[in-house]
Amino acid sequence: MMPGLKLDRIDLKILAKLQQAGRITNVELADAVGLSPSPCLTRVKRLEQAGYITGYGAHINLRKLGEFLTIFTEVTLSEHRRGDFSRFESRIFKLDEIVECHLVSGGYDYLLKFVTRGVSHYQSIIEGMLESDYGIEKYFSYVVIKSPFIKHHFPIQNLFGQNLSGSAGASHD
Amino acid sequence: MMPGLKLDRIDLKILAKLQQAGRITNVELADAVGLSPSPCLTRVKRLEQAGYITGYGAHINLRKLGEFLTIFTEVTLSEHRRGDFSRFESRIFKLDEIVECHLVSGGYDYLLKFVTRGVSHYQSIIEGMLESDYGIEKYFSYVVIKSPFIKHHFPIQNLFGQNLSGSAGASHD
DNA sequence: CAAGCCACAGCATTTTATGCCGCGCCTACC
DNA sequence: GGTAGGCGCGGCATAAAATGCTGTGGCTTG
Repeated sequence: MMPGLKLDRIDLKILAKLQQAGRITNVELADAVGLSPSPCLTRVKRLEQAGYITGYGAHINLRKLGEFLTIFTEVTLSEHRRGDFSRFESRIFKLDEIVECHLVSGGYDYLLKFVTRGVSHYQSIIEGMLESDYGIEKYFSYVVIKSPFIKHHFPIQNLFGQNLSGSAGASHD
Repeated sequence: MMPGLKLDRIDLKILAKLQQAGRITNVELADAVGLSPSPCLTRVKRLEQAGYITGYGAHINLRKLGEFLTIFTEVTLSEHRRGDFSRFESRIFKLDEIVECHLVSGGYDYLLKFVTRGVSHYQSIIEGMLESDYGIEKYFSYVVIKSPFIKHHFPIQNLFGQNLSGSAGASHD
């Protein structure tokens, strides 16, 4: 089990702030959460170390880089033995155009998110997957016409129901 | 139409690097892309200004913050007039737990991504949406069992098919 | 009630950000 | 073909930030 690390109200404020302003300076962050820079930086380092913060990234406006096509694909595997899942997962992980993979309950097994240069690009990837042995029984594609919004930051605070007084123990990795 | 801004090989390297290391220092970034700090910072500012970079964020490990439930929901609207869509979009945008909204072609209208504290939390949100007049005809939920991977950074380079020699004009916002 | 521990603020040093300047290259106009 | 202008670069100087150290106050524990 991991260190566990007790998160107080300030830690959550730090996480919330960094989530929506990842490049904020430590000085500003410290001011925003009501600490001086030193202990603030210490907390950030600890949060990174403990795995609460897994990385930082810039949000790139894909549309300005050219025409891209986002597609959600439902996938059903032909076999459901132990190993079929992990084999499928590790293989599609190598495909750069598949940016998300979710195992879901419901009518199919996986929901995949593709970002491609267009339908023909997508088509060639899918064909490659079908020709090789990914174990796909059937699939269905939903082409994204537009994405009205994608929130890169959900409100951590709200998800705790305003209950930011106590501490939140951690667990499972 | 926007400035347009011509992106060269170096700009794309900057975008790629910032996408996967958003908190990198300008000195390190400059070194990574083969520039000195001054022109590198100038380029970053310009990319931000021109909207290629829309923001920065930390990636938070939700699982360590407690039990959260991710759910993908297919939604079909009961009416498809002009205005029904935008009204739906602007209303669900206000719901913190809905973190993504995609208009898709295929069997239904919208694919939504929820992040909730659990099924009952999800249930209460859905009920609220049905009671108020969101214009939902029917919906179907896919509960995420696990997410084998979510790539916060797709390879910009690859999506251009290695063709990073020339320049890429921009367009539509 | 006293001793130890923890987290904080303040300070000093190193590193980074950022504006300014001069140089070389590429272009366009003469 | 030569020259003037503009653009983008590297280097430098100054301001700001990161980061490690130290002392202090509050809280816990014996």
